[in-house]
Amino acid sequence: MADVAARAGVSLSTASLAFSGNKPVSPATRERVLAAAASLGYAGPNPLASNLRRGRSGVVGIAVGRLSTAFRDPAALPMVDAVSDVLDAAGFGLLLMGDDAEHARLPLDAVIYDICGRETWTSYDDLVARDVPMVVVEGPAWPGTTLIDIDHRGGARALARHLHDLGHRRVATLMLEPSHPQREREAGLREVFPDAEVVGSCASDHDAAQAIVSDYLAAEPDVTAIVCQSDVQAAAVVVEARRRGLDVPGDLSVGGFDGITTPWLDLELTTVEQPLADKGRATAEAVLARIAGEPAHDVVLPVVLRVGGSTGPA
Amino acid sequence: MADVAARAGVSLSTASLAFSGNKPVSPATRERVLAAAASLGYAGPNPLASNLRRGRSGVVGIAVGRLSTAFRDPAALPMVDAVSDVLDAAGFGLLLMGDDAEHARLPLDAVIYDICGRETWTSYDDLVARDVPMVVVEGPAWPGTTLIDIDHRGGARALARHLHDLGHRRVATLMLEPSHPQREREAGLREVFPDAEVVGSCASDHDAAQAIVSDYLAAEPDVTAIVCQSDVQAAAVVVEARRRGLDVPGDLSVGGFDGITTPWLDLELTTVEQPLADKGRATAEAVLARIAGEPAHDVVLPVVLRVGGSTGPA
DNA sequence: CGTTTCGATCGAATCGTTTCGATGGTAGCC
DNA sequence: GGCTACCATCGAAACGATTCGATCGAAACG
Repeated sequence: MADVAARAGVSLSTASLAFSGNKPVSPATRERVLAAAASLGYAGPNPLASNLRRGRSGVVGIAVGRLSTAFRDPAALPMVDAVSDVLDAAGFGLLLMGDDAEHARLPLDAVIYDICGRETWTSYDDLVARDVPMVVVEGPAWPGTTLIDIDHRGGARALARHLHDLGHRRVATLMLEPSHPQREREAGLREVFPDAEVVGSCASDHDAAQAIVSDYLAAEPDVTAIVCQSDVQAAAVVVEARRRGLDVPGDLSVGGFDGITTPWLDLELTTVEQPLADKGRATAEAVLARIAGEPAHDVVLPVVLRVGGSTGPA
Repeated sequence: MADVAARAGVSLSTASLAFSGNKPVSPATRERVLAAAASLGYAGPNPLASNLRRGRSGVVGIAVGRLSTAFRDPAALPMVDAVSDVLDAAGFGLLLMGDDAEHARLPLDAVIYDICGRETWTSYDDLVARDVPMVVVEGPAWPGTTLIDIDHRGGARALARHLHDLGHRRVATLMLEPSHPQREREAGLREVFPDAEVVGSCASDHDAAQAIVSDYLAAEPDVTAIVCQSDVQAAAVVVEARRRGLDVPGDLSVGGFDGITTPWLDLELTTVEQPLADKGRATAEAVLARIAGEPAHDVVLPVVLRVGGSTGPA
């Protein structure tokens, strides 16, 4: 940049201003600097130096766990997409923190924890020590972190009431692995069905859900409805129930969660729709606020019950 | 770090060595430095400063397009997963470059282009000017980039031969959007079926594929097999064919590409299996080599035909 | 016992910007 | 015409580490 400044006949500081636009520079001067840069093949300020001086890298980490686990369920995508959109617009990039490992040497301006279900983070202490802002999606929130959540409990309760209204009395639930949101949802369900049976628990994965529910249905339980924790799980249950000759919703009602589309099913699931994109946007905005040093308040987003064709009278 | 050094009674340079481990430091001294750091709440070298001095950020960009597009097809995941694994192990992180936009200010040590199908990159010139190594997955390669590819043409040819062996003579193909790999695959198909009809083209998306093939089948074409460019497309074709009362593979054979599992189908697709994880590993290794300043050679990985239950005699 | 060797430690230079406060000149005002 | 404001520009001081070459002791050697 010194060379560019020299060639343009200005000082180093003026050249810097011409690139960053942080202070007014006369248009003529700016032109001259940019021309000099072009003729010297200078591609603009070195990001590494710029980062050091400004104390900011423009990189935000997002811990999602293993990709093929995190994104196996399509419901995860719109959320991260929204995060990415908002951050991009603000000039930040999103760095995947596969696991929660040693990313201590990477220049992170903030970290998003979107490991739904994980409750301990190896990197927490380190990030606190480095004063890196943290935003947690679907908590539990730790001290110093900002929490973005949805109304798990209310959603679960609404779906349970819907089933109760349809006359169901014996209801079972296929759970996710133990986690904060899962416990909230179970609580919501048990407000309506205190004695709901547990089918089992597994990740939001078609194969796993199908295997578990297959064993369960084989035992001929006398439940009339199964509440799942994701639409992927619910779709698997529908497929398996049919495979066993059960009619959905005639013989068995199935409820989901998330509100994504399941094009390979010929019915629309009854599900608790969560605002995935809003969740992502809220997360990104919290990140930006915290990076800017502003306070960020926790958020709990509402969910709505969307009644489809997978539930019917008991 | 100066404070830590002072408290430990060593020089700044020794303290740095104690943290980085680049040069031998006596164990006693290291202990003392780390203890001083702990007691002062110093979390280790500031990444931003470290980056500037070493001329490296530890961040590798990966351009995949919009997430919900890029990862809608599960076949994309194992590849990125493998990239992430290898880079993680080498201390690098993966930054998602949603689109191919202005990431000029971000500190990138290298960039991976995995936008299957995209042929122009806004950032190419800029990255060349900054001397950032680029690795392109499934081409076309531009000057200065390293190419990691699979044998699209051979795979397509193998599947076509398989159908020809089964007696099929009238074959149609559902294509991806125009792109380098798509052209290669079409060439492979036409080596066997020069007159293959085109069903249409769309992204690797269940809904889109189903809609297109639905129109096509409605016209009652007298083809006996449809070759798809991904297993997601193929699954959609199977679903739609059945919806229309066709038996697969009795009335219609369907071929896929990728070799992923489709648990919601009750048959295994006949498909061209590509080594997704190997592709990711090769990509990451090329990246690391180029970052280290070593030459990286282009790679073309083999594919294998995997015969399943979606193809049968004409 | 003198000399060589080697490992641990240190000082100082450097990485390439951004930004603060100061300076100089010009325009507007009375 | 003199005075104040203001804008564009500049010089110099950070930002916080890493690393090269030099120095200093002590161990090893003959």
